[in-house]
Amino acid sequence: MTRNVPEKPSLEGLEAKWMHQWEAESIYRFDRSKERSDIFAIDTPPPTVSGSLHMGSVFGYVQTDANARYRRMTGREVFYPMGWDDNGLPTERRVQNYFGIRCDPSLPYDPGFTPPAEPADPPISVSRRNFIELCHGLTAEDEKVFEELWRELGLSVDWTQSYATIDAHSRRTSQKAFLRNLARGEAYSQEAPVLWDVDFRTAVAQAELEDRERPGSYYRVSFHLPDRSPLFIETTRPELIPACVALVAHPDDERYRGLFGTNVTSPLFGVELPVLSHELADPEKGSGIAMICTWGDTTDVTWWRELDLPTRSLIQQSGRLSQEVPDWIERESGREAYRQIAGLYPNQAKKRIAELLVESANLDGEPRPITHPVKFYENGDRPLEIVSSRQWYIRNGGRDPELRTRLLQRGTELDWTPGFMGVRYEHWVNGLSGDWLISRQRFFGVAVPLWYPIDGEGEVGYDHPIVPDEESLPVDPTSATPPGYEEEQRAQPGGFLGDPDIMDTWATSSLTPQIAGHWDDDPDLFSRVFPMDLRPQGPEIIRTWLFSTVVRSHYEHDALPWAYATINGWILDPDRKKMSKSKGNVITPQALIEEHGAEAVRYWACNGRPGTDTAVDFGVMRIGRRLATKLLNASRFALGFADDVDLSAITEPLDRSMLAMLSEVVAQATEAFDGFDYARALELAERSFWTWTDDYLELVKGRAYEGGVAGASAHAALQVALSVYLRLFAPFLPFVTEEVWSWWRPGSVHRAPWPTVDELAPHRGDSAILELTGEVLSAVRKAKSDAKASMRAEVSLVSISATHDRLDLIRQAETDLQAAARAEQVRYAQGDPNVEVVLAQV
RNA sequence: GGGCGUUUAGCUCAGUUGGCUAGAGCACUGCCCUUACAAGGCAGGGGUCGGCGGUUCGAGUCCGUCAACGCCCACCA
Repeated sequence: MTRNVPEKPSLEGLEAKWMHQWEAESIYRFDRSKERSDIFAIDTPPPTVSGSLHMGSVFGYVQTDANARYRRMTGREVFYPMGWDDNGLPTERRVQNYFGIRCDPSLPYDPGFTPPAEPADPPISVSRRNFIELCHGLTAEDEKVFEELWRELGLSVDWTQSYATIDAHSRRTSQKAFLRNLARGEAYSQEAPVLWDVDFRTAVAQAELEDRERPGSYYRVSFHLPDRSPLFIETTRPELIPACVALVAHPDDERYRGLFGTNVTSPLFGVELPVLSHELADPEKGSGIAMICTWGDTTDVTWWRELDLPTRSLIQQSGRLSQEVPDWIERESGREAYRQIAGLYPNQAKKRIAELLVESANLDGEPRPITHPVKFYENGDRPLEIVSSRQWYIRNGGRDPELRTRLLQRGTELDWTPGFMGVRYEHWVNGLSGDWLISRQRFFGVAVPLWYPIDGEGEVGYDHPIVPDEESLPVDPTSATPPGYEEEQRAQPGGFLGDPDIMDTWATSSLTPQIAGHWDDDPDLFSRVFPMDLRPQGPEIIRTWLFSTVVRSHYEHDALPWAYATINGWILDPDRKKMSKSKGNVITPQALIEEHGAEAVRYWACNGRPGTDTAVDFGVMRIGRRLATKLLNASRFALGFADDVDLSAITEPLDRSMLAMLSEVVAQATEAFDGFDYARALELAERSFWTWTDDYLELVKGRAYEGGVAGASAHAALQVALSVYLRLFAPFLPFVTEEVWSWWRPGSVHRAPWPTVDELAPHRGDSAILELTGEVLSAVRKAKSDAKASMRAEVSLVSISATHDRLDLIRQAETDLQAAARAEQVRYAQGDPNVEVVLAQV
């Protein structure tokens, strides 16, 4: 093959050139004819499509790509799909804000609706179908932008395998898996208290909660004993006094022991309430006795359940207190008090109640300000309330110790990188307090694929849903008619009701191995890729994505979904603060790629150790760019000689020494990559590469230019080494390595075999020769540097003192050393290691 | 409150089962147009490896403890 080495190689334009070339030649296309054992399947995280990609995504995806490229070069056919997580609340939020619209399911579909160019204010209400269409439209736009960015970054994804969690195939897979969970009793519905976001008007799951410190106040409120004397409790939520069902204290609390079993009366409302005991009551908190409401917090739910208390729910799904005066408030004065707060939001009601408490002398002292943790939906802006509603759940061990043990076992079967991340899984599973709530009262998502029969009395039969055939999936029960019914029977007595809910996004993305592997419609493909090999992802979604995927796979396949999980670290901004939109310190990947180049950004990402938090560091990116430039220039030198080389010509001890050194690097880098430690593999390759250019290239230069037998040895060794280096760097710097490869080798470096110790075996010498000679050369350079002389300055004598064995080794490279040092003479003496350099007189 | 992680040069980080005078890059200083590379190269200065205590012939590396920072989790009275 004729060599085509440019005069002045440049990084300019390489990324665009190869990005398109790879696509045109389908370099990364998955070959599905391969057997399972020859395939390496990656369950790529589908990024959330709601605006712009985050640097954190770039970081993790590049690291995974390096691992993927390594596996491909070792001969595995890499199944590397890309998904888009576009269903769910993040998309709805983005669409609402982008267009200034809101979904109102009661509105009819308007086929002619076009969204306003500017976000409408106040928001325009649109039908459910219009809303979903806009969601599809906007996510499709975003996905194009994302794909472009991934291509620019050089991800070796097979773009023919992409999916979106809202596409028909994903919906079908998701509904099918859910129906199978239902058939096996793993999914169930239940009317129960749930954590509720009043803005989004949906239930949320345990995995989506976060605590936020919020200011609040303790109100010291008097309840009344039968003799009218006060019993003080402290509460942060006096507005829930009308929802109170009991008071509770610790069973051992001497102060209240005598009251257990007696009744007290609530202030303002005059409701009689029992005083009960429970271990969870903390004598140290407040006055040591608490009021139990249905429900002010999750402890209330526990007490309510365990003490078998009545339900007096006041907060509605809208977040407002009930308009109706509840019937458990019997006294007219109490009913009048309730009218003061009926229909208010809790914070408004709290103010009014506080006034009423003061007026009635039931508030002891001033409210005492505190800060306390309050539960929020992670994407929400207002505290969650607890309301009662019917929801769908999947059993996840939260209420079943046996299942929990089995799922914990799954976690230990999984190979975690880094290992300590497995602890997070274990802690999460151990901390589960209930089953997985999968239904959401939203619109843009996979529908719960069920209808419910309505009997002649108008009662809905939630406990015996009407199930669609698998062949009819995906279905939208709010528009499709169940088998055996007519559409006119919708919501009629004797008819049916379509489940209006959708499933949470995790209920679908927990099936990414099944979606990407086409479990539902391509069993041949599925059998070749499942269980997959690798799940790469961020640490913050171990409790959601990773765990839920394990749960679904456990149920459906009685297997782990993958053998390995690699967990990447966080991205910190240059000041080592966690990057977040709210802090305004987000650096967009697009801007970085434009400024530093994809290769530099990749280099930076691959410098971050697995699972280690890493700061955005432009300095590191510049090093990456310099490395890429160096690769171009060194390649130009290495390929600047004979077109055809004879590998058997590699006879010079220094050449064989260099290849021995390289062989060790290959062995170590391979071992590192096998353990998913791309960063160590890069470090090893890089360190050795700089030795190669600084020492070996300098030492061999003279001989290479001279030619002859010794020159031919250098020419061949240079090419062998370059071929190895290009392949070692290919997972990290895919563009520049491909460019150089194209100068003299057929095909793509990314389909070339990973370098092996075996291929270097015939050429290996003693690696110490290069190392020792390099040290001598450094000493010569130092002497010249100290003398402020040019590196080209002539040297009259180099005296090397070392052990006999070492001198022997250095002697084998004497000619090269002499040439590189520009030394007239080299002398050797046994003794302590030392190099003396006498510069020639000018 | 519990757990996990981090703490090594001014900065960003390596240091793989304990072993020779602790490494790299950036920054800093000095030198060098050298026919692969001056948006480069060569060389140099700089660290009591967070504190304390222990195990060991030997500790950045193992154990204990404390501290700071980060993250995850936790029943909002």
